[in-house]
Amino acid sequence: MGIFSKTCEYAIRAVFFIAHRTAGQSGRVGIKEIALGIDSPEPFLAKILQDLSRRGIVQSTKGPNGGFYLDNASLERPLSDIVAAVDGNDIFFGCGLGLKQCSEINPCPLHNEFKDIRNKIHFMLHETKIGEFNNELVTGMLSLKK
Amino acid sequence: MGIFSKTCEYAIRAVFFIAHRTAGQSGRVGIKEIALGIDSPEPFLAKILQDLSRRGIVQSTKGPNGGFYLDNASLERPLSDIVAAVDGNDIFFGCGLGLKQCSEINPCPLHNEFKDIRNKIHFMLHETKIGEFNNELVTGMLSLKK
DNA sequence: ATAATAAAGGATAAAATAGTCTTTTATTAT
DNA sequence: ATAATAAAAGACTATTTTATCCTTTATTAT
Ligand code: FES
Ligand code: FES
Repeated sequence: MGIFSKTCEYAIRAVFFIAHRTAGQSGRVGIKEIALGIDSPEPFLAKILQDLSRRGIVQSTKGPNGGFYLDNASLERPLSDIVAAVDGNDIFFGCGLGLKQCSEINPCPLHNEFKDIRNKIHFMLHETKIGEFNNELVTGMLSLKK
Repeated sequence: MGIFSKTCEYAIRAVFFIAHRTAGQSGRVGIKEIALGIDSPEPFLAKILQDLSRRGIVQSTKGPNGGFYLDNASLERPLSDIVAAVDGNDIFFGCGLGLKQCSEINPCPLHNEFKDIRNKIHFMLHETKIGEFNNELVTGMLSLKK
């Protein structure tokens, strides 16, 4: 287990994939191609994208030439929106040692150091926009595949 | 889900508890008192400590006046030993987006930023020693309870 | 030696996460 | 209108994580 749940890892990779495959040309990309492109089990990914679609994080249309895409607003959203939607806010605000709530008044031994790391994670995910890596993904400098 | 598994959270809290309760006086502390002290389910914690004991991270003796304790060598060990034993090394070396392996040659979009955070976590856990907070725990300045 | 104590070990149980399959609904091209 | 296409929805299965319970083994005090 890493920092994110498997569901969340797939979600982030899928959204990056959709972004770089459909940005600009107003195209759509189907679940099959996404699953292949990010090396994920297709039916499981379908469920995940269904959820992201309901939440408005990705856009989709049914039928021929249908598929998933991202509008301009979505491309500008921070990665933290995906993480919050899928894994919740624990990673941003929760106590590292699992206390009910992280607090300055009743801190756990790791509080000070951990708070710092947690904030760096939050900052990174908040500053990173979904469409930010499109160029590098198109040119193959960055990878979404296992 | 936080950074660590529930098992690992309990493990760290329990080891901190044993440390500050038994350091110096060569005493022992029983599972019941530990479970109470860190707000964890007793039988589950028993399993976890059993495992840590087998691995030599905590010490224990059976019978009357028995219980768990930490020898001087154990008090000097870094927290990263507990995390590695319980959750494995993914948090120290794994790719944040779940690629089979994190690599400079085939990096994921978050690689550079994530590597930095991962290293900070590794550094924090490696620099923090198990017996480091004993004073603050005894005086009640730090908490292990939900 | 014996009884009491406390951890170790093993076998299950419950809950959450991960993954699959089948049917329905919306869209589009013919 | 009709057939083809692709996502949405829903029901289901598998695996992993979290948690409990019961028996055995080691230690100690009497
Ligand atoms: S209390 Fe544990 S991280 Fe703040
Ligand atoms: S490749 Fe993803 S963190 Fe290094």
